[in-house]
Amino acid sequence: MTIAEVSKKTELSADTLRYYERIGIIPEIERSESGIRNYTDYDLGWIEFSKCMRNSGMSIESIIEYIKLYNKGDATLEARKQLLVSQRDAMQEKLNELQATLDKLNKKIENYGNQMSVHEKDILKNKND
Amino acid sequence: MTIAEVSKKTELSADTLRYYERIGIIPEIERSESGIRNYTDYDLGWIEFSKCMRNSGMSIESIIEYIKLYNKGDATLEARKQLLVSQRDAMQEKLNELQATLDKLNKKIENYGNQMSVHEKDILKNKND
DNA sequence: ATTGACATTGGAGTGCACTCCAATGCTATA
DNA sequence: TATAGCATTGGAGTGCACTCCAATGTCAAT
Repeated sequence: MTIAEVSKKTELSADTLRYYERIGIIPEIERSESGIRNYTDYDLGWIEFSKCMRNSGMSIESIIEYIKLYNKGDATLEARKQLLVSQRDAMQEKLNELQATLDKLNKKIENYGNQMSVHEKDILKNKND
Repeated sequence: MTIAEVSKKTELSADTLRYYERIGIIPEIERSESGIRNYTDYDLGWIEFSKCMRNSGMSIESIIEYIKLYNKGDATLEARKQLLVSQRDAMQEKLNELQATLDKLNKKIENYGNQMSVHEKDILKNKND
C-alpha cells in the first residue's frame, strides 16, 4: 500500500504517518528500491493501535515506551501489561469525569429549555450543581 | 479570597488563574487598593465552570465565545444553548469512543493474563479486534 | 520525452494551553 | 523596621503533537 492509500484508510495525514514512523510508534516501513514506502497489513495493525491509543489520550511518550518493551520480547510482557493497566485506569477515570460533566451539561441545557426567561444569575447558579 | 486560596481550592495554579482572567474565561477579579485580587464566591462559580468545561475537552476559544454571549445578555440564550448542545454532543461521541477503546484495552489486558507464553505476533493480532 | 500527480527528506513553523521569570511591590509578624 | 513570604506585571519560554515547506525524485500515462 502507498502512503496515500494508508492515509485514506486510517484518516491520518501522510505527514502524520511519516512522523509516527520517525518517532517509532509504528514500524519502519519497507521501501521500494527508489525509497518509496510500501505498507503491509501488519503495519496497518500497528498504525491502528497507535491511532487508537492516541485517540484515547495515551501520550506519544507512553506509546513509545510500550513499543520499546514490545521489541524487547517476551521478558517484558508483565511490564507491558502494567503499562496498559495504568492506561486503562486513567482512561476509566477520564471517562467517569466526562460522564459527570456530561450530566451537568445536560441539566444545564434542560434549564435553558425550561426557563428561557429566567435571570442570568439563576442560570449561573444552576450551572454548578 | 486570595489567589493562593483559590488556587488550592480549585487545583489550578495561580498562573493559570491569572491567565484565565487575562483571556476572559473568568471575570475580572476585584482588587484591593494596592492591586491584589480578592476572589468572591461568584468568581469561584465561573472558575469551576471554566475548569469543568476545559476538563471535558471544550477549547478555550469556545469558552470565550460562550462567555461573550453570556455578557451580551438574554438575547443570546438560544445561541448559548446551541453552543452547549454541540459541546454536549461532541462530548458524548468522545465518551463512546473512549468506552470502545476501554473495552479493547480490557480484552487485551485479559489476553496478557491468560496467555503469558503466547507468541508476540498473536498478541498483536488480538490487539486490533 | 513531457506532463502531472504523487513520493521523499530535513528542518522549520504552528497552535494550543499553559508555565516560568525577573523586577518590583505589598503585608503580617518578630 | 527588618525580614520573609506573599502578590503584581508583561513578556518570554515550554511541551506536545503535529503540520507545512522547498527542493528534489519517481512513475504512469499521453
